[in-house]
Amino acid sequence: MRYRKTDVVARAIALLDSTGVDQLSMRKLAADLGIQPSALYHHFTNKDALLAAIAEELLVRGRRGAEIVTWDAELRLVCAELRDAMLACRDGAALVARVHALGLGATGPEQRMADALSRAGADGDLARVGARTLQHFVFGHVIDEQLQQQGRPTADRAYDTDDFHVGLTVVLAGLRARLG
Amino acid sequence: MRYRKTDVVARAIALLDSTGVDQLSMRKLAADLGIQPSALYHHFTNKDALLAAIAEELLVRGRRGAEIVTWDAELRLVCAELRDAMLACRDGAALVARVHALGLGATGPEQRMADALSRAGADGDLARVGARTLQHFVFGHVIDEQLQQQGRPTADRAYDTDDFHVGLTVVLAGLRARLG
DNA sequence: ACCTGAACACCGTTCAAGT
DNA sequence: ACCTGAACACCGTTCAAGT
Repeated sequence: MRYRKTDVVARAIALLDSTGVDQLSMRKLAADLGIQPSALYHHFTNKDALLAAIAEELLVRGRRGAEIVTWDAELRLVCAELRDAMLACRDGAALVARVHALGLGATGPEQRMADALSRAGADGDLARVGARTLQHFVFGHVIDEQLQQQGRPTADRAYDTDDFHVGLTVVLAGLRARLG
Repeated sequence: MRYRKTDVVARAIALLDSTGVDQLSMRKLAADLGIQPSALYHHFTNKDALLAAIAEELLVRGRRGAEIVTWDAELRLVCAELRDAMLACRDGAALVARVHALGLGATGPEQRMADALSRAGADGDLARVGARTLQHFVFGHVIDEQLQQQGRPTADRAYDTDDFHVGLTVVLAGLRARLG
């Protein structure tokens, strides 16, 4: 059985999503694929490169198009998309945040938010800091959610979603005050 | 040489702070203390318990009293204190966020912020979600900062501080709109 | 109370070698 | 191009035993 990069990434996401695995390891992924751990280094130079590919795939899978009329509706959509994409697999938020911070990818959402703010009339500084602030809130929120449900799996998902949207509304209100 | 819990925690923080160590491990900490790894399990039931003690100590060290006049100045102070406390050692933000999410401690800052919002006239829901939103922003921001400077240590610390305060101002403006 | 010594079940990564 | 096999330098944790 021979694999391509995309197969390996897809299997890694499935493995992370399954409840049986608490953390992604090169060795467990290799075992799941039925190959030796060292074989993974033919496809990816190291684990960070694999994580970067996983993060990008999560974001691609999470994309859902929509007709957007207002800037705040667009920002809300990007943030909700980002959250859902990261919730799709265990520790997805920590994974995407890490890849983004290390400069290995996952730059799409921040870029889209900065663009939306620019179109809404924000200058370069406000567009940049606004997009970063929203993304930091989303990362912080979803990292918290996923760590919490790792601690005790009986967490209330609906409560988290509501809390997320209320918090998002607060940040958007702050941006509205700046834009006006 | 015999140790008490506080000695072990202090040495762990010093080890995390030093540039030589990329990640805290029970084995490296034991080696640094000149004892066997297994000896650490006399002081702490597991690594999470050690991390919880470290997180609490970081927050205690970061406390700085001040005369507060307005609710937003108080929230700003708590957030700045929290950030500085986490910046005091490598991966401090990820550490504190983890301890908090797992319910092992580090509950002080959120509580103080919720209290400040209550005194400002917020109802229970707004005080709770406002404190959580601020903390998620702070966690997200500082986790990002520390991962970034782990990637390339030539990061600009002054820029991060400025970006943090501008983002904080945005969130506070959103809360002001809700309180008014 | 505090620690040793040995073990168990894991990691990421490298590298020569096979097909 | 894709993989094996073996090795290196690590992890957290347990447990019987020492002082």
